[in-house]
Parts: sequence; structure tokens; C-alpha cells
Amino acid sequence: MAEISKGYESRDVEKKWYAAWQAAHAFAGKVTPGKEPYSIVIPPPNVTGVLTIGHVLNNTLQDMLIRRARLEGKSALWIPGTDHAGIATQTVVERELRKEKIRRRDLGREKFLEKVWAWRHEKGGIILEQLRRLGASCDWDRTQFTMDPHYSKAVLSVFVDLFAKGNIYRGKRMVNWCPVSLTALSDEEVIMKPVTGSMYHIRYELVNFPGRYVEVKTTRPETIPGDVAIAVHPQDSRYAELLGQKVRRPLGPTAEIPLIADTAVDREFGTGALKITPAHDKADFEVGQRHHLPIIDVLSADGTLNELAGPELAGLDRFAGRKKAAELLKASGALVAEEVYANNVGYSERADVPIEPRLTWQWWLRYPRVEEAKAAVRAGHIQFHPERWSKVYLHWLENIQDWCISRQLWWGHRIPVWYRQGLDKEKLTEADLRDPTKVHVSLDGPADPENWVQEDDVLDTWASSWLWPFATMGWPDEAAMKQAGLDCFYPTTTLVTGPDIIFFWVARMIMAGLEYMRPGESLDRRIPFKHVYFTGIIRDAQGRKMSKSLGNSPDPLDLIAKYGADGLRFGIVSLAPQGQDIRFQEDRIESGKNFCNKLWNACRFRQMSGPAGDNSKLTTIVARLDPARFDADDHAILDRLLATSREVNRCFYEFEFSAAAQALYGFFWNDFCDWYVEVSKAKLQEPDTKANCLAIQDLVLRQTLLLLHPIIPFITEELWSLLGYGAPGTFIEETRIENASHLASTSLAHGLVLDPAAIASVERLKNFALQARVLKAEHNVASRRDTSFFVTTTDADWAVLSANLSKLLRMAGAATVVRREQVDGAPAAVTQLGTLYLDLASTVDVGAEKVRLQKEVDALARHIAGTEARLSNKAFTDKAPPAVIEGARKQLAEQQAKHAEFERLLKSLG
RNA sequence: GGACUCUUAGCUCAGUUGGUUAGAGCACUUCCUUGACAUGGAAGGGGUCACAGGUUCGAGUCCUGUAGAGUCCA
Repeated sequence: MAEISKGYESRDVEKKWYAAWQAAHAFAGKVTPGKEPYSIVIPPPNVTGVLTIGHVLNNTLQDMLIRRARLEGKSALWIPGTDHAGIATQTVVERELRKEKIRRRDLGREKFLEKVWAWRHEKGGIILEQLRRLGASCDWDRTQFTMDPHYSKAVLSVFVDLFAKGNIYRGKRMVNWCPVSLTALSDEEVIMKPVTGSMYHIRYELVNFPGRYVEVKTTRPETIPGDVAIAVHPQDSRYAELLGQKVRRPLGPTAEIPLIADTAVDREFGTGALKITPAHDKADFEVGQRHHLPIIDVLSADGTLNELAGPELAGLDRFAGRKKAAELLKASGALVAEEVYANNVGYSERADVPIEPRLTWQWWLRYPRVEEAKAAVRAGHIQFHPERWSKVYLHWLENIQDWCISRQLWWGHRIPVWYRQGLDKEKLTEADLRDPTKVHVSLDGPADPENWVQEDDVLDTWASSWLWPFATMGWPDEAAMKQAGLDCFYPTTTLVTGPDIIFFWVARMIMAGLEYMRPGESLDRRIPFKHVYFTGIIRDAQGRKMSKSLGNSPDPLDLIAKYGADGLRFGIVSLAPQGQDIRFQEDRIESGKNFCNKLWNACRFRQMSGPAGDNSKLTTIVARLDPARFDADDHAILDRLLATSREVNRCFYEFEFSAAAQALYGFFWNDFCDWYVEVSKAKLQEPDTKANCLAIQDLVLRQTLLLLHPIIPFITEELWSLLGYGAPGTFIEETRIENASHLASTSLAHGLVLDPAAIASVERLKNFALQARVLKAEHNVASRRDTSFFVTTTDADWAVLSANLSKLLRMAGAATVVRREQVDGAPAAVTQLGTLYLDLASTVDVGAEKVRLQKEVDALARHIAGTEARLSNKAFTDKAPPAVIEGARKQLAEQQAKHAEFERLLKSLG
């Protein structure tokens, strides 16, 4: 066995074990008869992405679940992969090309796509490589990419199928248009942001009443050339007599536009009159439709004003145009007022510029299986953790809108629709769309491609990732599905993701799964996952979101270099309570590293303490235990081990990961290292108790490594190997973790019964040692180890003390503890095992000592008064449960005894 | 405007069906290089649990309202 070094050096250990795991294909998800499956599909990071601290949290949690599943003997599968991320990737590559002064449109579609693929081959694997550095135990042989040929086939088949079913249609509608990316966006890709701008009051002169005006308020004067009407509420008496009149458009090409009535107008807003610009506002568009108004689109696709806006504005960017329009209106006297105005403006999520409502032809999807998607969550087939997100999910489904699935991009799945050569796409009716002589929709394209023109648009990225849980398992190819084990691994067990993509991804995956998996079978067989764990969002110390532009996101690779992957993992997990946003604190990561070092050194102590026994199995270690030589500490540490195993088990079951980390931290550091290892130092001196003590250490360390392994895989694998807990050449995950009851029954089989009385006595011993140390500290001899103590106590308690004397001396840092009938004038503390006196050779400051004792007496008197008041309250004794009342009585007795003892001590000082 | 979350020690946060004297990590003070670990050990200071009501024998915990912070949806 190699000797364990003084400090844990993570770098080489991580490198060594990850290489060994990969070489052995240790993470391969295999279908094994009789083994329960446990599967996860990774939320595919953008292929352009680099690892962020958010990924660290998300993937550490998935890795914990998968590794724990392996330890529990399940057949575990974690499928990794990346998302082609249409807009994001296209933008990145375009930006790269721009550095070489190359523009996308100059290259042309095919050449540009070649560049994107080249970029993807060069840089697209970075994030997956980074996940390996984190220790992610994905089945890398199954790595998926949403633009892989088989995946594309799945995406396009779904389009063809949903088109055939009538769920997909083409429509000219108002969409969210991004003037930078030059594509439509779905509602989910638009972020509302509060913006402070100007509200302009504009007057429109009535044609038949020169000098008389109708006033409207608008934030967008540059769209006035697109105005086709002024609308008021039909019951608005202010305008009743003017209905049907015409006003002059104050900007752009001269025109007279009607004053119309529509119930959509809010009488309370401004003057109650609204300008109607159907091309540039969704509500206006609808008003225009109802009144058969023309549509004047004054904006080009890139957000500049076009010739319809008039010569003064044409060619200007929309924001410059707004300024110019205001100036022109001011000059003409139409602008009567301008005020500062705050409102919400929709921004493009990717390009971060205001979107434009724009009337375009797009492909739309009526979602399938909406009702079943609600039912699956309501009935608990899919459980959300924390549960409250199900409300958000259901609310979205209740108000679901058709999904704009086409994007005017090149990078993505090109829509498998071909139009007959020469057909005017702008004029296609719904009937034309279903006419195979005019429009062809299929996976393979028409047999006579020369007569057809393929649709230019590609599909929204989410229209591929919504198939992720089954398209990654070979669907729709039967042979591939069999090979991937879809029958075994679908539905997946748990999805770990952020609540920010609950609509983008989670809800859509559920609907896709219900539509395509195992048609005709029950809901629970068709859903894509059983549990969804929503992580919190990681913020910086000021509570801001991590973002590239703020530069407030620490680089996980730097953190790994500094604290080790395990330190980072432990830190981030212990930082992340269920479902709350997290403020990132580097000191918690540091404490993760420190914990690893503590673990390392405890194992080092074990190794230095004595030869390794047969550690290869739990049973061989348990067989080395000698219950006849057990002392109270042995009972107590095994009791705590069982309790901690139980707690960790519960935490995994209830998705309380930080609680699991904290339970293990507390157990290992406080119970094992601070107490058991310290008392071991005395026990290891005695030939009688040494072997048993070493066996207990082995048992605790072995189980702790198993419990910790999912969180900190590298160091536990290394220590497991160094201490010989597994057969040579095997990995820790080839061992089955014993749960608490199994551990207990194994112990029982070897004649080991934990003694509650002994366990309780350890608490008294700990308190005794604590009181001794406090006395020393208060009398400035904390660091001396040659102090003597006296104790006045009962025979029974003295029996406990003397049985544990050598350990107590070590823990208290004392040379002797001697029993006396009576001690006078020495500093004293009252413990559950008797009154403890510090034997000070020097004179005691009687005055200070009296002050100290008086404080104790006063505090106890307060507590006694409180407890007595409670017990004398008839309502309490009548209604509180007996156990609580009994507890209060016991507490009172203890307080009174202690109080009496302190009073006696006080008197003895005179 | 609607929904949800949060407000506990200087900081960041736990606190699981209401039940002894409210905890952790970090920071802080004092002491200790004792043969696993100074990435460590020992002791300590620090909280009217946002506020106001209510339910209850008993409220950090349940209910109502108020204030502030945040997220999502319109």
C-alpha cells in the first residue's frame, strides 16, 4: 500500500482516475437484466459554450445522482451531448468571419454552413472536455449532437408527421422580429425589460375642421407614416360626433386617415384616442383586420426606415428615425408635448436589442398533447422539485399559444418543405399548403428536385431539443433504439435543469414524449422523465446574475486548479439549497477543499495507526470488530454512522443535496475527526483495544467514502484504493453501498448490538471534557497539558469517568482527574458526571470566580423560572403531549440540581 | 395588473408535519506549531428570527395584513 502524503494534491489524482475510468468505459450505460435502470439525459449545453459555474452546479448534481445510482447497484446511464443552438452559434461564427471581413451573405448558404461545421469540429467539444475535468461520469461513447444525421432525421420526421396531422401550418402573422439576427423569435425568446424613453403627444388635424385636432400619445413617432387610422372607444362621448371624420397624418407621405371606433381602445389612456399602425403593433394589427385597414410597413427587416416612411426618414435606423421624427413633428407644430415615460419593451434574448412586431410568413405549431401534459404533472407521474414549479408550468399550459417554429437562419434543421417551381409563396392558401402538386413535405424531398424549391427557413433550436429524451436513444430507428436500450432507459429517471427553461424545454419535452413514445400506452410509460429537479440560479456576491458582459462569472477551471474538482463540487453542492437562488461565495469552495484535506488526513492517520486488516468487504471488516471490547465511543460513532447513512439516503430521495453534503461534513469532521479519532489516540496505545479501534476506523472510513463518493469522486476513489477497501483493479463504484438498515443487519449478524446507554454516556463525557477545557481557558492555562482536576461525584458516575479516564485526560488536556470527597476554593464547573474542579497551584482570584459563578446561578434561575411557569400552567399540562411535559419536568430537575450545586460552590468561596 | 419566492449572527445561508437555552460556514477576539491535518486544534463574542395583528398551552415555523428585495407571466 502506497503511503499517503501529508496534504491532498488534487491535480494528479484527478487526471489519473479520469483516465482510468475512461479507459475501462466505467460509465457505460448497459441494459442488465434484473438491474433497475436509472437514467439521465444531460441538458445539452450550447455547442459554442464554455463551462460556467451554473454548469458546475447542474452537472455536479446529475453526477451525484448517477454515481449514487451505480453504488446502489442500478443500471445507470447518463447521456451527454451538445445543442447546435441556432442563433447563438450562427452569431458566433458570423462574428469570427467578420474579423476576416467576410459576410455571411457573400459566402452563400453552403459555404457558410461549411464554416460553421468546421468551427464546430474545432471548438465544439470544449465544454464536454471541461465536464470531464469536473468528473462528470457521462457515457461518452453515446455523445449526442442535435445536428447529427440520425438526430436530424428524428427532428424532420416529427415535422413531417405533425404537418400531416395538421398541427403545423404556415401563416402570415405578427411575430417577434429581431432586427439584428434578422429572424423571427418565439414569445419565449423575448425578454421584457423596463426602459425609460419619451412619450410624445401628437396632434392630428381634422380635415373638415381646420384648426381642430385630435391628440394621441405615442412612444414611437417614427411609425406615424404607417398610421392608417385613429381609433377611439365607441362609447367615448368626447369623440362621438367626430366618428367617420378624417384626420391628416402629420408625418410621412400625405394622407387622410379615418377616425374609427373599436372596443379595444382604453378610454383611460391619454386622451382616449389611439393611432393605429397595423404593421408595427400586435394590437393595432388586430384592429386593422377588424376594420379592413391597409397595412403600411415602414420598416425594413434590419430595423431601418424604408421609403414608405417618406424621404426625410428613409434609410435611418429606427432609433435615429425616432429622434428625427420628433424634430420634424416639433417643427410642424404637431408635437405638442414630450414627457419622460417608463414602460416595458421586448428585447431579443440573444441579440439584446428591442424586437419589432413584424408581419411575416412563418411556420407555426399547435402543440400536441397539451391536456395530457397537464395531467401527467397533476397526477404526479412527473414530479417537480421543488413542487411549486408545477404551478408555473400549468399556468403556461393553460394559456398556451401556438409556437413559431421557423427561423430565418441558415444554421439549423432546414424545414423539409418544397414549393413547386414558380409558385408565389406569399400567396399560398391553407388549401394550397395541403395540395401535393404545389407543396411537397417529406423527409427525403421530392423525386424530381429540379421542379421544386426548398424552404429557406430552419427550425427553432428548441424544435430539436424537445425530442432530446428519446432522439438521444435512437428514435425513430428501431434497430438504433434497441441498441441504445430505449426500452429500458425510457422514461428517464430525473431531469436536472434550471427553472428558466421550464417553457422552452421542460414543457415541450413532456408534450413530445407523450406524442411519440409508446403510443397507446399509459401516461407514466410515455412521459420523458419522472422527476424534474430545478436548481437555483447562481448569482454573484451582489446578487446579480452571472454574465459574460459583467465579467462576474468565475472560471470553473481556475477554481478547479485552485481547490480541486472535488473541492469545487463539494463547495457548490453545500452552497445550493433546494430551489433557491444561490449567491456564489468562493470561501465555500475553499471550505470544500479543506474538507477534502481533512478526509485525506483522517485516512492518513488510519494508515499510520496500524497495519491494514482485511478491508476488502464490509463483512470482513465487521468480522474484525470485537463487541466485547466496545467502549461507549465505539457505540456512539457507529450509531452516528448509521444515522448519517440514513440521513444521506433521505436527502437523495428528497432531492436535498446540500443537506446531504452538510450531514456528511458534520458527521465526519465533528463526530469522527474531532472526537473519535482523538479518543482513538488513547485506545491505540492499548494492545487490548487497538485492533478493534482500527476495525471501527476502517468501517467508518469505508462507509464514509461510499457516501461521499457521489459528491467528491476523485479523492474517494484514490483513498478507497490506497486503503484497500476494494479488490485491486476495481473501482469504488463496483461496490454496492450498504444502506443504514443493511449496515445494521450486517453488524447484528456478527453479534453487534448498539447500546443506547453507552451512546448517551458519550454526550456526558464530551460535556465533561468541554467543561474542563472551558475552566482551563478561563484561567489562562488552555494550552497546558499538565493540569490536574478534582471531581466530586457519585460512585456510578465515577465508574463511567474512570472507565474512560485515559481518553478523558487526552480530550481535556489534563494530567490527572482525581476523585475527592470535598474540594474548597477551586474554580469549578457543574457537569452531568459530577462537579469538576480545576486544581490551581496559583491563587485563585476569588472575586472573579464569584462573579463567574454568580452569572451561572442567575442564568439558571431565569431558566428555572421559565420552566416552572410552563409546568404550572394548567393549560400546558392539560393539552401538551405527555412526552413534552415529561421533558420539561426532567429539564426542571436538572436545572434545579445544577442551580443548587452552583449556589453551594458560591457559598464555599465565602 | 396577476403568480411565486425571499427577509434569521458582520456576510452568505440552514432551520423537514409548531415543543428544552435558534444552528452552520466564513469573518472577528484570545490561545496553541501536542506524534492525521496550521487546508489544523481549543475557547469565546455576536441574533427583540423585517414589522403589526391573529390562531395556540406553546410560533422563526401556521393564518392575515404592511414594508422592502427578487423572479416569472401579462
